[in-house]
This record gives sequence, structure tokens and C-alpha cells, in this order.
Amino acid sequence: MDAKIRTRYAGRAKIVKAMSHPTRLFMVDELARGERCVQVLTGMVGDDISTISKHLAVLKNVGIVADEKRGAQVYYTLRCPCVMDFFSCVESVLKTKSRR
Amino acid sequence: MDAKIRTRYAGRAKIVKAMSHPTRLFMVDELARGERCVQVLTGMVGDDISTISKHLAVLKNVGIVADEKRGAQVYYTLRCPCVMDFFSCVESVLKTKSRR
DNA sequence: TGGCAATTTGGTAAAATGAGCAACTAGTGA
DNA sequence: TCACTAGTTGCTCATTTTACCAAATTGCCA
Repeated sequence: MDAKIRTRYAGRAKIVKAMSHPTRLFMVDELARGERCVQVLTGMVGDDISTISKHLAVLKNVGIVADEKRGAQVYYTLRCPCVMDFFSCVESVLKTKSRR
Repeated sequence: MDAKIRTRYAGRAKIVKAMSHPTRLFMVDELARGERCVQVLTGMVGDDISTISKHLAVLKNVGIVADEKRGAQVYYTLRCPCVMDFFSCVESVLKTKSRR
């Protein structure tokens, strides 16, 4: 892998990595249903709000979600619904694995 | 997120996480073209062979690849070609991000 | 303006990851 | 059998990740 190839895969990995946490995966799934504010997501997940905020920042940094402040709350939306494709593949990996 | 939901997303995240490293992503891409033995992959990536072996073990543990020993070498194959779908989505995330 | 609610940011400690070297295992062939 | 090649595993160290608390921000409204 020369530098150029390495950079390409590093960029891709960054995006996959942003999805590689249970809480973030859950939130992406939830955001696929519509925008949600931090407070609501926090209520669903049950972690500290600062933890949720940071997870959302991770997703935002790679461009998977977008945020919009309206009044005192910040609403997050899914910018790339195609990430939902990950789920069906992941399910099939799980199935493949179980029938090993 | 109650325990059940949490477990479900944790399982999914494990699979995504296995793909979330530049070297592993590269190898998955390469394996999509056909089986490869550790030695060959090591030559392409340029890391220590023990590092490559461990990355392959990560992919194997979640069921993404399978290994088969033939003579002195171990050949790895992609068990779930659908993981290639990740790539097209990832590319579109990259594009979405750049036109922010 | 003062105070409360919603978020983000900074700091910190614990846990997980990643890389290479060394040691070990398993085939191959002289 | 001995030496060599291919691969895996154990160990250690450095880096990254993650979680929560506390403090700083921002917007609303009495």
C-alpha cells in the first residue's frame, strides 16, 4: 500500500469507524425515522447527555448526520440514508456466522 | 435502550467495527477479487506479518472471512461479499461531506 | 436582567486497540 | 531428521476511545 492507497482506505475507514459503536449505530437507525433532538436521543439511550452529544459529534464530523439549532435544542438528521444499507449486510454477516 | 436492544446493537457494531480499519478494509477489498494467502496480503500492505495475521483474525472472528490451510499457507476468502456494499455508501458519504 | 433548560467542551481515568518483536507450531523438502 | 517457510500467539508499549463530571455557552422567558 503506497501513501496514496493508504490515504484512500484511511478516509474510508474513518467513516466506517464512526458507525462502529452500539450507541451511534442505534442513533443512526433512529435518525433514519426522522430528525431527533439531543434530549430525546439521550432519553432513549440512557447515557449522560454529554456522552450522547459527543457521539453525535463523531457522526457529524464524518458527514453522516447534520445538526440544526432551533431555539434551545439541536436537531440532528441523517444526511446519508444509504448507511442504512449497512444494516442489511450486517444482518447477513450475522446469519452467515451462525451457520458456520 | 434496554438490555435486549443494547445487545442487538452491540452485535451489529462488532461487525462494523471489524471493518473500521484501513488495513482490514483494504484486505476485504482485495479478497473480493479472490482468495489470497497471508504472505501475499502482507506483501501488499507492507506491515509485519503478525500484524496482518491479527487483522485477518479480527475479520474471521466476526464471520466476514474464512480461512483454509493448504500446505504451508493459509488462504483467506470473503464469506460475505455484501460488505462491498459498504464501499459505495462510504464513497457517497465522502461526497456528501465535501459538498457541505 | 436573572435564572433555567439544552448542549457542548474540557479534563480525567479506565479500557480497548494496534504494531512489532520474539517465541512457538505446522508443513515441505533435502 | 534438519533446516526453512508460513502463520499464529504472547508480550509490551504507545495511542485511541469512551464515559462521566464539571464548567462554559446559548436561547428563552419571567
